[in-house]
Amino acid sequence: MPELPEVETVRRGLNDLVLNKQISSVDVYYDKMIIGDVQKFKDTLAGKVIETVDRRGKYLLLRFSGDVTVISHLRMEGKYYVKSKDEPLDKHTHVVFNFVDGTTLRYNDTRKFGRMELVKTGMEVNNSGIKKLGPEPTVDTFKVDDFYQALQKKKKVIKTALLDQTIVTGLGNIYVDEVLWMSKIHPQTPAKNLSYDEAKKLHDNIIKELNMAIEAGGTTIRSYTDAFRNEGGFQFSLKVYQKTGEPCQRCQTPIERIVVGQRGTHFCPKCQILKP
DNA sequence: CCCAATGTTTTGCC
DNA sequence: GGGCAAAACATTGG
Repeated sequence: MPELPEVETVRRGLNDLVLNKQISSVDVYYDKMIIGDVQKFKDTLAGKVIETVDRRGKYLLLRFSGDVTVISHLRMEGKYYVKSKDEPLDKHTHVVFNFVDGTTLRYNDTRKFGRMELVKTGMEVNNSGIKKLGPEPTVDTFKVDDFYQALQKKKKVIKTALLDQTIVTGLGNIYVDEVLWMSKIHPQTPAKNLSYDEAKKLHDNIIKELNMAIEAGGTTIRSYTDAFRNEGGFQFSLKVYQKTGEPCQRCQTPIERIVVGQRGTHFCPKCQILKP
C-alpha cells in the first residue's frame, strides 16, 4: 500500500484536515504501536497544537507546538482518518488523537505493523529508519552520478537494491516493478552491471513515475485510502504489477511473475532481458 | 488449509 | 563491523 506517493497523498490530506487543531488527549489501544514510553507519549502530546505534517521517505512527521514531532510509519496497511469523537471505534483503530474541537484523528492498521515514535523536533534524523534513508527522488536531491556510483558498489540485484531505501528512498514493491519495466531492466540484474546509460534511464523514470503517481493520488491495490478515505488513481496506470499473464503493453508478451528477494516480482521476459 | 500481501527491523551468517 | 539474505512482525483474503 503506502509507498512514497501514497504517503505523500496522506500527508497532503492531513495538512488539509487537522492543521492548527489542539490535542486534548491521546488514546492508545495497542501499546506496541508506540516506540518508547506510552504514558510519556500521551502526556507530552496533551495540549499540543499540530502545526504541519512533513514527510521523509515513507515516514510521516507530525509537527506539534513545543518542538514535538511524532514520527509515523504506515508500513503495510496504516491509515489515518478524521472522525467525530462520537463515531464508534473501528476494530483496527489503535491510536486516537482527540482534539479540543470534538474531532479525532484515528490511526487504523489491520496488520499492526505501523509504528509511531515521539521525538524532539529535529531529532528525527537520529531515528534508526530515517538515518539511513537515501535522497528523496526529486531532480534537486537525486543525482545520476551518485546513483550510478552507489549501484556500482552493490552486490545485490537491482530490484533488491532499489527496495532498501539507502540509494534512493520512496520505492516499494509496486513502483520498483514499474520503473524497471519502463527502463527495460531485468529485476535480477546485478546492480553493478548496469551501464551508466541504464542507470540514467532508471533514475529519470524513478522521478517521473513517483511524481505521476503522486499526481494521481497514489495507487490503491487492496486497501489503501488517503485521509479523506479516497482511493488513488494510479492503479489504472500500472503496467506490470500484478499483471501476470497479461500482454506486455509494449510487445504483447505475457508478463511473468518470479520471486526476487522474497518479493513477488513482475516483468516482461522479452523487454527485460537478463544480460549474461 | 495454504499461500500471498503494499515495509521495515531483527537475526544470523559470512 | 558491514553487507547480505532470510525470518519475523500480525492479519486478512483468495
